[in-house]
Amino acid sequence: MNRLLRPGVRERETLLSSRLLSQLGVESAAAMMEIAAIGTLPARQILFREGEAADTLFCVLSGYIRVYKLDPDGREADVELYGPGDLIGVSLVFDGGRYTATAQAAEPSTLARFDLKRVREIAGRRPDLALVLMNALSEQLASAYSNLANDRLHTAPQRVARYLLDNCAHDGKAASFRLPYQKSLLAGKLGLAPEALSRAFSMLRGHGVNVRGRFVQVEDPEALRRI
Amino acid sequence: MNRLLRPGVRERETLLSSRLLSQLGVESAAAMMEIAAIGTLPARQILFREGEAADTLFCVLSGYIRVYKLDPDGREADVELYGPGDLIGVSLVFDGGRYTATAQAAEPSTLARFDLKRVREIAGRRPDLALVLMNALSEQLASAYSNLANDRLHTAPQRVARYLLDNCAHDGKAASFRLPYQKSLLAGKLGLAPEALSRAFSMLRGHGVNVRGRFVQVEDPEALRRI
DNA sequence: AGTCGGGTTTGATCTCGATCAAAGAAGAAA
DNA sequence: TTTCTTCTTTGATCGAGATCAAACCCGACT
Repeated sequence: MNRLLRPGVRERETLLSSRLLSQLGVESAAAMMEIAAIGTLPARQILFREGEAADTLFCVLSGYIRVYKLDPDGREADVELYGPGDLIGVSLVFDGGRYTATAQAAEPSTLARFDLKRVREIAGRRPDLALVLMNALSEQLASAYSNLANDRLHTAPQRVARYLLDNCAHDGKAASFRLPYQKSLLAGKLGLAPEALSRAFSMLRGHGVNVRGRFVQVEDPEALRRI
Repeated sequence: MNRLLRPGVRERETLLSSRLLSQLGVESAAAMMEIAAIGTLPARQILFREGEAADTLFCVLSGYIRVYKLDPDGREADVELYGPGDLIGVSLVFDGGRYTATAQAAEPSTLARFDLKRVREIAGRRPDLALVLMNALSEQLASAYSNLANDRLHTAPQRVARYLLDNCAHDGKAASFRLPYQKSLLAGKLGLAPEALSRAFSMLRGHGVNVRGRFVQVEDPEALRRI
């Protein structure tokens, strides 16, 4: 973590409007703001490693953080990709112990850090914080289950199609949007090698999907759904 | 759910010693016991389906419950396998809404059921219950992440080897144990077709693993670890 | 504009595991 | 025990995606 500061005016605003603080009562939000530190990370910087003692809860303010597990010979499997507003390490608030995966900035990012001990303490006193944390955790579990089922049931083009639908979802009509990050990152998130993602895109071309750089057009969402 | 009763003496005992109630203070445990109902399920019975309104939290007392997702053409992907002591639906306590997957008894089972509204209410008053729920949720998330990474990084024999090591773990020495459920169930849990599990076992035979029915002997855990 | 370096695409190959089909084993029930 | 059903194993085939290698593209920088 390069810089590590008490939040400035800009950061306070971002943080206050984040999913974490915006759902809290004023007092709890203030208590959390009190213990927040802001840090920036250059791309590729490691935030924490699997097995390290866990002492910090993170909230992504900008950028993307890739969380992955390693296997003995160094291959990596992405387990979750956290973007602005997401909390990293919620499961450690009460589970304690150690980080169960490694986190790395996928691009230059800014995060808020909260000391876990103090978060525990505040959550003990303030049910609204405990509630927000449980909600975040629940969402993450649902997301993990989806990913797991998605991996096991769907082919690469199907997974990509679902991703596109989930991320433009303009009810029925044609839509277009910009991928929020590199394709290789998306590939990891979907559990694919970059080559496989590329091939999936090129096969979807025949089904009304146009890709140019990060720009994606979906001509017929209905057709995609049936892939 | 066939029978649906206030807990009898036997069930009260099981429930009190379950991971859920045993970690609670006496008063919280009593409050939960107060709202508990016990039910038995025959094998294959559906407990709830993906998309249904969620109104119940379950605690497995005996047997195994398979939780899976369906794809459009009816194929199933297991997402978690819950056994005695496990809680099903924790993420719904506060997340509310609907079940995000389908649950089915993998064998004749008995469960405790708790009305979600009442659980919410008690958890609001009693931090120790909220804590236990968060713990359960955290564990489930960690487990889901492991499964996801496991799927993406390891081959079938490797996954089976890990399962065996995790489930006999007698530090270093040879060990043997009984699979707690059918092989086809294990296959699903590991994200494999039953045939693939069978082949994995027969390849592990060359590495000191003997399987006869549900009985498994591991001659050399160290060798397994290196598969 | 040229050059450099990364991400991305394309091609060729190969391995793993799904799937279909059928034989074999093991429980449960009569 | 015998029968019947369900689970498991084995065999053969097939396709999806990983991997390795090389070409390509594009933005950043000089």
